[in-house]
Amino acid sequence: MRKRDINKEIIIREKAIEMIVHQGFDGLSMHKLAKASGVSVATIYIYFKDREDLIQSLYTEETKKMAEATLVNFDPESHFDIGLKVQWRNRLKYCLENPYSMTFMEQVKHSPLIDRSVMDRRFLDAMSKFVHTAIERKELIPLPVEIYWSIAFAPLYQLVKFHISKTSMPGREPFVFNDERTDQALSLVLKALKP
Amino acid sequence: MRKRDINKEIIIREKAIEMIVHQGFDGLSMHKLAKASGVSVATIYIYFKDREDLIQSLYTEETKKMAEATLVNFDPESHFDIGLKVQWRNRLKYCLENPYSMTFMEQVKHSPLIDRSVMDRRFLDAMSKFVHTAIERKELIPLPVEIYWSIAFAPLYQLVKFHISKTSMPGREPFVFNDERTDQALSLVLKALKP
DNA sequence: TATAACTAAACGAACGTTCATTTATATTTG
DNA sequence: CAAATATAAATGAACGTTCGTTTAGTTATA
Repeated sequence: MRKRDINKEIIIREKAIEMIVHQGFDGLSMHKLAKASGVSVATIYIYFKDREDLIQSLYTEETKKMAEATLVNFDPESHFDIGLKVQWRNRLKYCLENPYSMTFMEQVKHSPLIDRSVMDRRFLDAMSKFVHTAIERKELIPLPVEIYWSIAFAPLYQLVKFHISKTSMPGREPFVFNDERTDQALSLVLKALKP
Repeated sequence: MRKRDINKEIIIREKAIEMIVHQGFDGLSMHKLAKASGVSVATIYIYFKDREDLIQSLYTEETKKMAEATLVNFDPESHFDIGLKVQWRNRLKYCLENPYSMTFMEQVKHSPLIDRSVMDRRFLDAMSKFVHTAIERKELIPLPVEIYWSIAFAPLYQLVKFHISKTSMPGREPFVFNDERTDQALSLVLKALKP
């Protein structure tokens, strides 16, 4: 029995994400993907049931990678200020080191027909515990979780998008991340969320 | 000489946006769009140069509509608290009354190959003046515009997405907007941005 | 030698776009 | 006023291409 060449799957995944990032879902065709990956079209169907399964699988895997990166050095029991800072640092690091992954996921999140409900249990539990502990300790004001999330993280992702797109606001030079700006934004968020 | 039936263009635009919202850019084909609009394929090419021009035109028009809606009753000279509240109210109103338009624009914004630099001059000028006046009057702390934007509006749009998608955070009942929640979120944003 | 990995070629369907023709109507003509 | 004319709107059929997927056959290795 012949062994699978796992490099094949890896390169297919990479090229697929590249194609989607550069040309959108429109631009991802199985023929073009096969050619770009140096592989026969039929080979793709060994690793993925069909085109939809391919995209879904990409999303699931990238989501998992990001969730893992987000939890590095994160202690749900830590003080709210510290925990949120670690979260910001981890998410920022992942996004800047994996801009294709980030851009791909953003595209999926804003397009229909893909199941976005896949979420790592460990990740959700850690997040939930962190927030509830912080509220109990009065380090965070009590809030509906969506409002908390929208203020704690939406600004960060917006800034990442500014940074990655390099377009910034029209007519200005691009926004680039640095420690000072990150700290400034984070401190404003903390100001909003703390009692 | 025969007159154009402007209803045709309107219905083509509507159906195109519907198709993109429900089936993504993948799902928008000229044949299907023609059928859905009750029109011949060739007719679409009277109103739009090609598929790309169609999508670009949709985006330009929807952007313009939203910019106009955003400026209703907005006075760039007003106090920062008031101005931001009007902005929130206007954007929220537009998004909730035109969820297709909003969802379509979010999809375009997160997909490549479309020129997103089209922006209404009047809109940009009003925004710019509003921010600078507020900083001068010390009603708003001095900030890079991207950081200001990310904190002032990213949370609002994230909440709109929660509301529209009805998926909310996994495993919970959907987030629904009401005046109390809007005011709560806005007051946190103001807390972050005010000196 | 058995078996799964892998491939090239082929399938019908659907794609974006064009073209030759018909239809409707504003304008000109009688 | 009605008939003729001009012209752009509108069409259905057709174009060649590319699409997602399958199939029949080959290759590598446990």
